[in-house]
Amino acid sequence: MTSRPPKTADELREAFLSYFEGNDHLRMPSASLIPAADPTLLLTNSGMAQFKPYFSGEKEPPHPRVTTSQKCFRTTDIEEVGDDTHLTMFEMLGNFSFGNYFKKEACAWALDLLTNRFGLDPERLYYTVYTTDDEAENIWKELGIPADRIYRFGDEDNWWGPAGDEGVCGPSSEINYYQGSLDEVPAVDDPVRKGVWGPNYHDDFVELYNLVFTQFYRDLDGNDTVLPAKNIDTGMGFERMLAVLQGASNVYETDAFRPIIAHVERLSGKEWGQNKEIDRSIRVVAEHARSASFLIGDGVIPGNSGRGYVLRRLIRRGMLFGRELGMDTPMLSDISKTVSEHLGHVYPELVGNYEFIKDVLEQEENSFSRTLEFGARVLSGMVNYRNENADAAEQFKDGKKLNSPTGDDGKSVGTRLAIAELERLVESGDVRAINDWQSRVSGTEAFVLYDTYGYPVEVTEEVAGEQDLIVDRAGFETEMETQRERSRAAGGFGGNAESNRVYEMLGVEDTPFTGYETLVSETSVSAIVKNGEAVDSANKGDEVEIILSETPFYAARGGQVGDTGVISGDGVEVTITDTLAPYGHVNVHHGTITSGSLSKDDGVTASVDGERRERIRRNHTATHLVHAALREIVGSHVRQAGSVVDPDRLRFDFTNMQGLTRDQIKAVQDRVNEKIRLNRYVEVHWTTYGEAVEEGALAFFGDTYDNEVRTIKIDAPWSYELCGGTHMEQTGGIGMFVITSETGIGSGMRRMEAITGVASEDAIFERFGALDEIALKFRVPVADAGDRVNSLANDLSQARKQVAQLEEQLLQASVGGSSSNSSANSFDIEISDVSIHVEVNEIPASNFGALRKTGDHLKNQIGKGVVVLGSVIDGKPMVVVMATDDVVEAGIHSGNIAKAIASMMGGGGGGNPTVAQAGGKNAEQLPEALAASEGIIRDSLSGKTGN
RNA sequence: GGGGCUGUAGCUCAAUUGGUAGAGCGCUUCAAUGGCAUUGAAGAGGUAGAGGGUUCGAAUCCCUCCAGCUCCA
Repeated sequence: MTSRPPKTADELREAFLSYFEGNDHLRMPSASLIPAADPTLLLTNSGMAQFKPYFSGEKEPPHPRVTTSQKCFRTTDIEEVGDDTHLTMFEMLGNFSFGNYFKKEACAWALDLLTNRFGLDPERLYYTVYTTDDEAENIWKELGIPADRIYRFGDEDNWWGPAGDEGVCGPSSEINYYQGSLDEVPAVDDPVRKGVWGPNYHDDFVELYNLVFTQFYRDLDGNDTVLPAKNIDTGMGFERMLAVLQGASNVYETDAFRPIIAHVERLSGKEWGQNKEIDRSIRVVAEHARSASFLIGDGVIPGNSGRGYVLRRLIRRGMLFGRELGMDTPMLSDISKTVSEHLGHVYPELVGNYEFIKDVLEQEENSFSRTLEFGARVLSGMVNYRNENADAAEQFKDGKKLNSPTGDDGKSVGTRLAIAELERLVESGDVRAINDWQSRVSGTEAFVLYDTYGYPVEVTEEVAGEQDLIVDRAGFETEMETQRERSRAAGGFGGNAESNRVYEMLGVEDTPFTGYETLVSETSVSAIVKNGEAVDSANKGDEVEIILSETPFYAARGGQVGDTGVISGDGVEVTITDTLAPYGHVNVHHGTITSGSLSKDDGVTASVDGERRERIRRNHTATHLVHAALREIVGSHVRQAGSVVDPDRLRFDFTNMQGLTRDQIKAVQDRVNEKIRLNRYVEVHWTTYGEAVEEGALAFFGDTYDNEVRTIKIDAPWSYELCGGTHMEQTGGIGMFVITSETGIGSGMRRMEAITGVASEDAIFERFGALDEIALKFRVPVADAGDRVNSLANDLSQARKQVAQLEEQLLQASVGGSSSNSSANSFDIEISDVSIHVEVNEIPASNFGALRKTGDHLKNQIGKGVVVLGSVIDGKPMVVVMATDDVVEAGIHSGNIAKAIASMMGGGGGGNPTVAQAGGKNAEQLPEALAASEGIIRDSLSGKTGN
């Protein structure tokens, strides 16, 4: 064992962990950045996050003393990244005690580690304790720390927890490192030590090691009671410590970052350390590439909510700073290689999922490039309109309508936005703003660019600046703030507390579940809830929620739907339609009393619908096989993102960038069926969460797990998952497994649906039947049915075309010039030496297209004049009016004629001067309306020529 | 969870704002010419994301749902 102080990142990590290992701590691996079993937490943000259940006593820890190096993520600091201290992703070294050692040991080891092992100068260490924590201060003094090195702080700095309204909490003591010159340390009695110089006051101090003494439990009323088992929770910022050990001024100068920085330098051609602005950009690119790689390595995919959104912001911010360095091609994906090589030996997921990390980054970078491109076009639309229409404001004021383009291309969108903005300004009458319009992109415009099209305001400023336009940044921020308030008002996480209040008030305990072993239980009624209120009894016809003292009914959880069945007793029967667990592990049976009445404490028999349960079991076990097969065939980055298991089918959502190929789908189906044929035992075990995960069991993030977890193994380690659901005893019972669909449900998310057992047997029988029926109908072998259907469809569409053509020909012939076989009315109207020929006719067209085409034909035939054709189509009168160009010049307006004709049929009509149409409600009125058209046309003309 | 934008041919996008859907590229066939390819002609391809409503008539107006993009929590 080396006693030389650690210098490199690897040495530091190892030195810390082995130091505590030497003091009987169990070294545990870092938990995923996606917090398992903690839906309140977006991302793992501290070393103790994975140990919360141990601190609260909910779970039994594998060892009372534990030490870890934990990857952590803090979303609040994203915008700060690039300065000397803030990182989004960092490693946290920690030692933990679960009701074992306490303050004394924690402080002693901390001091020993920092001074003796890490070789820090004791003269540079300063200590803080909670304002009332005499115990901690005395411990430090006993360890030889002079009183003037110990500072006291309040809740803000030296008190931790509880995480929510209640929970474990306690004071902390922090060890700070003084980075200034030892010659400049003020005298012990110097007043600057009160509030100016010292830890938390002055920039020369950096917090290295935080020791939290969780010794209280705070209840909802704010009272602290001393915990029977006091805990220690510590955290040492890895990168920060490293900087101190290496005498670096900031984390980017340490070997935790240097290789990544070098990669950025290589890609951008910019040199580190030459220019402050450039350094900042290099830092951001390096930091974000690193943290994004970690997030993706743990299965996060860019999205527009939750952790996916955090990742997206990270990637986009990284790209923006990359642009500052002159890089406009995907670079984060490239840098991820260095991250993987550099940190893969500590965090193997960076190596195992490297291809996936790279793909995800590349895709997101390309996607953001497209967003930027479109945004740039919108902005150029805004700017160009200003440049090309200097007089737009004057024109609009004069009542001229500004010509806004339609179309969804970026430039048209931008032009429209610019015009809308100008109109708003003119209407508001703000003279100064109108004058500024030409040289200023408004806050609203910048906000729309950002909010709707994802174009960052910084880029807007930069691009607009090149054209000598400024951006109203204050206006932009105002818009952002109102948007934030709106979102906040709509409420964030969680929030089903109210509806669960009734169960909480009942004070019922978790319902023991007998459903793994049996489908029928003799039990008793512990509570009845009707219309959201607890009642003592309920009668026939009542819809009730029933809680039993124990139950074989599985409550919906982890994707598996709740059981249905019957609860019966002395003269009473309740049909149960669903079982839910809205509060802890209290199984609530939802149902209707079909006979008799039910009272609290009644003895009852609870019987699950066994056939349905059997179907659910098949699908659930098959779901595990699908998961394992997907990971085997598609890749280990495949992660369950949700699932539904009901009697009819199973649905499995998983992370994957591309759709599966037909071959892959076939391979998954084959693999699952193979495991079914092999008739493997489904092994069920109870163990602790930590142990199971350590052994490689897959946990579904977002679900909560208890101290004791149930594991399901099939051909382990091929399939090994944590799962509380009901399963087959052997895979053979699943029967035939058939994948029915595989579709995308969002970027990076796929959904597979499949059926098993009876459902697939039924489906196959149905498919065969349907095919047989088709084949029989066409008198061909089943194999030829597809071709036969194709050719029939072709024939049919051709025949339809022919029919349409024939109809047109017939109609055209019927209106043919001299033929007098129809109700044609052909005449000339002469008004002031103009003669206009008019053809009015009713024809038997079957659809509107035929009527129009016939009109076109007749119009061409007469060469000059007006055509009015009517027809009853689907029981309604329809009329087309068409005029040749020359008569339009003479004053004919088809639209007006159509309107007038329509008014005689109780309908409406309209169109342009050359072509118009009219429709009505009563077919009988058509001849009348057509007959009136002569007068209508005459009137319309005399009106024109009259003036 | 809340807001904004979008959904038209295989792709990129139009349509005098309510009058019955078109262009370019791509595709098929034919012809000419020839390194990769080019030119000409003809043709196929649309339940307008889905479903309701208003109207004589809806791609267009209203409502619901779905999907994509985007911002916020």
